[in-house]
Amino acid sequence: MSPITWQSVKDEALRRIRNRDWPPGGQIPHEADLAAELGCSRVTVNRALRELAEAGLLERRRKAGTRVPLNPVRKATFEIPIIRHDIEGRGLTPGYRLISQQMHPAPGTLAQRLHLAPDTALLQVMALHLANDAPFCLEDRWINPASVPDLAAADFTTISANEWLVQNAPFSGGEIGFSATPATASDAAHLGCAPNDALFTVERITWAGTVPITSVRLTYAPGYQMLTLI
Amino acid sequence: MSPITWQSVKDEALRRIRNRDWPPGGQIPHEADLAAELGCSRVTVNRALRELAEAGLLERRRKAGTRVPLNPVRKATFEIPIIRHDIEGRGLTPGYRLISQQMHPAPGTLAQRLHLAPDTALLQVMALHLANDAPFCLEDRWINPASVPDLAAADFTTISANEWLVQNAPFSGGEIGFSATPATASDAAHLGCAPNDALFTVERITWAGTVPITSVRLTYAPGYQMLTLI
DNA sequence: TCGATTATTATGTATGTACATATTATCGCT
DNA sequence: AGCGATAATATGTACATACATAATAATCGA
Repeated sequence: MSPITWQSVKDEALRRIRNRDWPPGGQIPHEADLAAELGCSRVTVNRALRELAEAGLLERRRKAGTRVPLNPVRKATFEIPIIRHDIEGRGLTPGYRLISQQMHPAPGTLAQRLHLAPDTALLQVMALHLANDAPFCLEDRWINPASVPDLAAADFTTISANEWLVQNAPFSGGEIGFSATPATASDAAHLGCAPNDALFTVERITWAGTVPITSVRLTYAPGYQMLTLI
Repeated sequence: MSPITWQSVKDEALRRIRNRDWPPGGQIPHEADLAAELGCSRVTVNRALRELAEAGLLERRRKAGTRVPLNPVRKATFEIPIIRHDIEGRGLTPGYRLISQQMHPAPGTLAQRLHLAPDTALLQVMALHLANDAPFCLEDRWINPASVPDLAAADFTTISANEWLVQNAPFSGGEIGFSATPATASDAAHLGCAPNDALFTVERITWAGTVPITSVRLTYAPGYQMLTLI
């Protein structure tokens, strides 16, 4: 009966870090010693310390050992929900309205950001997400048809591009930018707010390998907050 | 010589998901079968699938097995940088100015959010972070002295509370909220922008176990974007 | 037929071992 | 002293094995 689990090792290590038994900037005992001290195998210690390193609480380098960083850069995870589920999670009733859908040559800056030839034909989809019949989020999206063979079969009057892509085009990587932007006249008209209102904005580009899938700009109605537990 | 690593198993699994060899909603072979098929041990498969599950690309339940979710909720990680490092990372020269520092009884709503008795004495610190001498971020913070014994020794004219706490009060958990807020008169005065300008705002509460450490509101000058790779 | 107990099964974790890999430290030569 | 080759070392990963755990399926009694 050995109740020593990698979780308990992780907790104990956390305690020592917070307690400064392992002072900031200092080296900590290496895995073999810790394993012997705690009475478990080195693999168990490895798993615990690896997770702490992934969270930014430790720094590990081969041969150099493990140390407590002076300025830990903590990592946190957040979820990228389907907008409809985000709305439901807030106890509201989701709604959806397609605004426009049209093939366009990619504007120059967009083509560049997507590493596509200028004027590559992309599908632009604009739609409004509603919560309890009130505007919730404006979705302005460009989709690369080359990355999604079934795109023609999608009916964006029924399902949002957001949700359809989650189901049909899993991405392997990308980038997300969060910012606050003043409402444009168009934003204001669609979201039912005043021009220049402060709007929470998410810009996201996703890739399948080296092929760009989509670039989207989500503009949320005033008052939106993105919450994350750490 | 077995070039089969958990990374390669993970990549292969990713390929099968994207390729729909493992269709959405469907069960995938269990670990033992995959291990046999790929010619590696079950532990290696376990590590690969576990990571994919942590990223939201698979769902695993004991006995029920592993399946590809119809609506994957992708997880992404972001870093919580020291503001000074955030500024430096943008190629700018950081600056710092303490605005005020004073003990206050906790306002009611704050005391409630921190699970503290009303009127508990907290230290409020307000400061401005500068980038190339221009206002960058307004830091409005409340610190629970009970959680940080050395608080009296901190000199917030020299070092920001942000940075001091990172070095002196590692947190175990908390919550972060991102939003867009219109600049108040005070925001505008400190950040050198117009009232009602759209400001990117981060609200963060951190805990050491069950003891609240700090509650902070970071208000960024117009144009700020928080970037994350996924 | 229902409900509680028991078996089955897939994932979760722990161990001992072995070897790989990235760094650092050391040695030896000039 | 300087430099390049070599040894030493801590972490990283893989494997076979064993048992734990959770959830489902099967069984059996009333």
